[in-house]
Amino acid sequence: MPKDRKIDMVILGLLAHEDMTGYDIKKRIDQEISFFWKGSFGSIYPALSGMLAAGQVEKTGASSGSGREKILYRITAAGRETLESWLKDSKADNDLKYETLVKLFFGRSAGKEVTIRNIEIFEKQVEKDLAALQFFRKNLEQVLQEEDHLYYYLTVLFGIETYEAYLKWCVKAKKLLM
Amino acid sequence: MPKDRKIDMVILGLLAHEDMTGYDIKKRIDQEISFFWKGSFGSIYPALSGMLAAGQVEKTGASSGSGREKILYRITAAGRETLESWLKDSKADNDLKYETLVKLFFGRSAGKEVTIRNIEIFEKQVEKDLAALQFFRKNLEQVLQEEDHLYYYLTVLFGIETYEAYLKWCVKAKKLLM
DNA sequence: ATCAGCATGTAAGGCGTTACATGATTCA
DNA sequence: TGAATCATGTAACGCCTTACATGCTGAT
Repeated sequence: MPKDRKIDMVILGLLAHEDMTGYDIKKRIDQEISFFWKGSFGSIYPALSGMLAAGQVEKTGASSGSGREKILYRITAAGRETLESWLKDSKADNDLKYETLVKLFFGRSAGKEVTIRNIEIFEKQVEKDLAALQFFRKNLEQVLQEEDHLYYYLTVLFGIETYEAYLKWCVKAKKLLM
Repeated sequence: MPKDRKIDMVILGLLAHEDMTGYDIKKRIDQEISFFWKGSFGSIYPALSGMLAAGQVEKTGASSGSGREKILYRITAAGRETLESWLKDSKADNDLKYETLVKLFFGRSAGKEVTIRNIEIFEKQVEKDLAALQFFRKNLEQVLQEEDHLYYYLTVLFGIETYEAYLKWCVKAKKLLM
C-alpha cells in the first residue's frame, strides 16, 4: 500500500530539528510552512499515532504531573532514515489548485467587470502576503550565517519571487481586460 | 451540507461553451486546465451523474446506434446560474501543495548536494512547461480578437510569469547553496 | 470571573486517486 | 492482428477538513 502521507514527512522534518508536541508542530506549520503545505490537528495527531506505532517517532519526557497531559515527540533513527530517503528521492509532485485561475479561465461566462474584481481581490491578498514574506526575509537576513536558517530563507525567497510575478501579472491582466 | 465540489464548476464552465462528453471534458482539462486544476475520470463521471440528478446538466443526442454508447451533456439554465453565482462569489481558495518546497525547507537534513539536485530537477521541469506555455501564447496571440480566447490567454500569461519567476529563483537559490 | 491560548484527540463526511472492468473503432 | 484511442463507469481506499469533546493555565 502507498502509505505516502506527506504530512508524515513534514512532521519528521520538524522533529529532526527538535522534540515537539503535536500542538507545537501545528503552530510551526501555520507560521512557516502553511504557505506551501498545510496541516490540521485532524491530520497531525493521527499521523503522530501512526508513526509512533511504526517506530518513526517515540514519546519522551511526557506530561509533567501537573496540568493537562503534554506529549513530547522525538524522531527515532528509523524516522531519520525515512525522512532522508524521501528527501533524496527526486520525484516531487506539486499539486496546485488555483481557484482564482479557474474563475479567470471561465471569466467569459461572468463578464469583464466580475473578472477584474476577482483579480483585484487576488491582488490585495497577494500584496498582504508579500509584505509578510518581506518581513520574514529581513529577519532571516540577520541570522543567515547559521546554516539552519538558509533553507527557510530560500523558501521565503521563492515566495517573494512568485508573489512579485503574480502582482506583475495582475497589472497586465487588468490592462488587457479594460 | 457544503456540496462545494470545484470539479463541478470546471465541468459547468466547459459545458457553458459547448456540449461535451465526459471523455471530451477530461481531454480538455488535461490540455488547457490541468496546469491549475486537475480532474480524473473517477471524479468527472460521478460529478456528471450528480449534476444530472440535480438538474445542472442534461443528456442530449446520446449514443448514435452504432458502437459504444456516447453521452453528450448540455448545461441547463440552472447550471448556468450555479456557474455564474460561483464566478461572482469573490472568495477563492488557492490550495498549493509544493512538495518541492517542503523538501527544500528540510534540506538541511539531507545536505546541500541533494538540495541542489532537487532544485535542478525542478528547474528542468519548469523549463519544459514554460516552453509549452510560450507555444500556447503564440498560437493564442493569432486569435486574440475573439474575446473567447482572452481568458485562456490570461491564464497562459499567468503561467509564463510565474514560471519565469521560478527559474529566476532557481538560479539565485543554487548560488546561495554553493 | 472570563477569555484566549495551550493541549489532545475522535467522528463524520467529503473529495479524490488508482486500478479495475468492459468494449468499440481506427490506423499501421 | 495488434496497439492506441475513444468511451463509460465502479470499487477500494486514502487523505484531509470541520466540528466536536474535554479540560488546564495565565492574563486582564
